[in-house]
Amino acid sequence: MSTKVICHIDLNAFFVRCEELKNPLIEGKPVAIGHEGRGGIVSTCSYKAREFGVKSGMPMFKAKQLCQSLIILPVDFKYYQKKSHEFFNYVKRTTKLVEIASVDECYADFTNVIKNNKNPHKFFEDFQKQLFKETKLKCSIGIAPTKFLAKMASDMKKPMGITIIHRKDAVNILSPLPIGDFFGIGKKTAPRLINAGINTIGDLYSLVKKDDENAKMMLGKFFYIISDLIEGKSNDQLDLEPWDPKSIGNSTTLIEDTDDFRDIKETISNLCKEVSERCIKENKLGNTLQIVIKTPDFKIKNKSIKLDKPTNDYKVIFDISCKLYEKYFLGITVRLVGVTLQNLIDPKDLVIQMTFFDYEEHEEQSQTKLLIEELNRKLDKPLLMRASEIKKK
DNA sequence: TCTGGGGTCCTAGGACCC
DNA sequence: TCTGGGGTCCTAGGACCC
Repeated sequence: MSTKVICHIDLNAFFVRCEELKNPLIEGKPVAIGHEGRGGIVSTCSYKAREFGVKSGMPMFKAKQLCQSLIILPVDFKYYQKKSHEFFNYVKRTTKLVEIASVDECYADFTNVIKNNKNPHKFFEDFQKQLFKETKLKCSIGIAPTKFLAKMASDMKKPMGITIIHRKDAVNILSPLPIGDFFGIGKKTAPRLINAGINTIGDLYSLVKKDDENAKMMLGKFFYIISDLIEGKSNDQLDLEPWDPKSIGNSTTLIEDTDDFRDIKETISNLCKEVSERCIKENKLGNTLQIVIKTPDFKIKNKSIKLDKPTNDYKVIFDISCKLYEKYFLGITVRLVGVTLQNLIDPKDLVIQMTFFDYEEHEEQSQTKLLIEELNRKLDKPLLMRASEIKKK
């Protein structure tokens, strides 16, 4: 088995760090990034804030309760994006083999870079220091033969940590960790596993080795890759392609819960504008339109429909969104609404099959009309009995 | 004053076609 | 008359991640 040197590089408290660069006076203080209005949550917080028990994902009002002196700042995504680019550009100067995982983390293949290096630990220390010198950003680095182990490693020491996991040590290093630390096991599955007496990664590992039926049931397909993940035999191939979105959506929590369709329609219109603009910017057409609602009891419902012709046109998106909403959600009190275009394709990949109608009617207006008519037919389809079914009866 | 918004992937059931 | 499966597409829901 070949052994690569895969790094997971994670920026520490990235949003907070960016804000510190804008305003050094807040350095070392309890800071939370996020908005304060209805439904506001902590997006990221400083290490000082964490000492008070503040965590990301926590409602902002709760964070304020925990820490009276908490400094709350709104998200400035544009600036974070700029710093993010600086970070990726820095990494790419050392190796071209970089997979961007999110705004503040990436995987990098350092196999060739590190090949003849006598002191890898020193190398990564210098790498960290130089990043800080050039961008003022702090990072933790996990180094391992696979992406999964590298990711687990970078989480083990923060901030400014360097953690190396060799394949031969992987099982021993991961085994004592709580099951919730397993990348891919989240806040739903972890409690279920703990309930079944599976408290650590080691507990899970031994059950996998015993081919435990109960664990198999709880984990589905995931069960079958767990031992490879833990043993360092999983994926070590980085995806070097630039981000290619498969869906683009926009959703918002309303100022207050409502069942008034006039208000909701207004919101849907704004969401559709945003979705359309972003699809146009990304040069994507969507094949499927989904609308989603969240009710006051936090239940999420969605309805989607496949379009006959991929689109990113605001008018089409808006008309179909309203139709779907009226058909399925009218009268329901909602907390949140969202619109997403899915199954995105590149216009140049679209084989244009010119129908007679398209050929005849060039105006955008007519195309929209055609789509709406098509949609109406589709929405009514479940009500019609198909010929074959009638025959059966 | 309870719990965001951006995504990806997996699962499962029904429709439909052969 | 009685009773098939396999394969694919569409849709809804849910878990997970940052």
